[in-house]
Amino acid sequence: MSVPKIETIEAWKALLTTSRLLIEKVEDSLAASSLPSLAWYDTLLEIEKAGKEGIRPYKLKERLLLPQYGTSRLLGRILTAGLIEKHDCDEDGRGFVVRITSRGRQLRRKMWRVYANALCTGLEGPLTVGELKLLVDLMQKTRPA
Amino acid sequence: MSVPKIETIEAWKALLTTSRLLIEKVEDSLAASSLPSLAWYDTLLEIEKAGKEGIRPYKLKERLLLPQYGTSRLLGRILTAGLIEKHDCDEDGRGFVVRITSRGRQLRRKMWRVYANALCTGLEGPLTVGELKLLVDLMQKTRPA
DNA sequence: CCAATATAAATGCAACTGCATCTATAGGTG
DNA sequence: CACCTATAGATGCAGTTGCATTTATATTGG
Repeated sequence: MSVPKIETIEAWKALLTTSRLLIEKVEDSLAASSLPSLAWYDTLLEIEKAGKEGIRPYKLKERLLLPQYGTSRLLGRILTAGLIEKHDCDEDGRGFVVRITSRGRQLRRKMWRVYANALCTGLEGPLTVGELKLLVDLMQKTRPA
Repeated sequence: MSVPKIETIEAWKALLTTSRLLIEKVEDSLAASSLPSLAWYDTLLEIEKAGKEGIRPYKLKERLLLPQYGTSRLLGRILTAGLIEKHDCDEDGRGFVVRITSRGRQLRRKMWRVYANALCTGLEGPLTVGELKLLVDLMQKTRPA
């Protein structure tokens, strides 16, 4: 069918490799501090941002780009760890709402210190502000439906 | 410790999200044609590039950025599928060499058609050649050790 | 040559993921 | 209301991954 240009292939390889290496770097930093993974961080952050109201799992899965069952089980683990709480939902008897606990907030903050540090050395170090903006622009142009 | 600039955080989010979505898109295309995953493709390609000599698993794991046990098991599965062959290594009794079979070559080519197509719509479509080059440049600057 | 250490690869076990399905409630439509 | 379909969430099972360890061979230093 289609034959990609050499530039396309190079861009794809570069994107794949660098994003994987960066993610690994961040995950390694977290693990080195005996902290949970990026997935937990993202989840805690979204839930924290939802505030007192909490957030429904089906909303969460859209924001986190996770499959439904993945979200269900991830929330289960985070719940077991005491970082969030589940509350029955008044408007919808099928579902519920999750809220962050103070332990959750605390852990998220702790993770952020490590995470932020990794981002500084991994992204902010090698790139200028202009390049960072350029990257955002390219990524947004590329984002599929 | 360090406080990332807003641009850093945005760039990180954009990079994470877009790369995930693109990978998903490619994986979905492959799955929709009942073909194996990207990991298999990359592995087959590396092994095919190694040619008649074949390649040692420990080399492969470096190129594929996979952990040792992951490589070991992935090769096991690909072997079972008859896409590669294992040959004892003369110079090193601990290890062996893998070579692609003709079925392997055939499957890789088939996968490439689908893969290439996804790259064309996913990357080449939204970006110009100049932007693709820019992306390579940014990714290379960013690549961690 | 031997002992100590390093490297290649495999594997047992527990945790995690994907797929398909299941349960329960919600929201229509006649 | 009775029925049909759609959506929220959970879960059984098989396959995969991660971690730690094991096995086997290679390499180095005495």
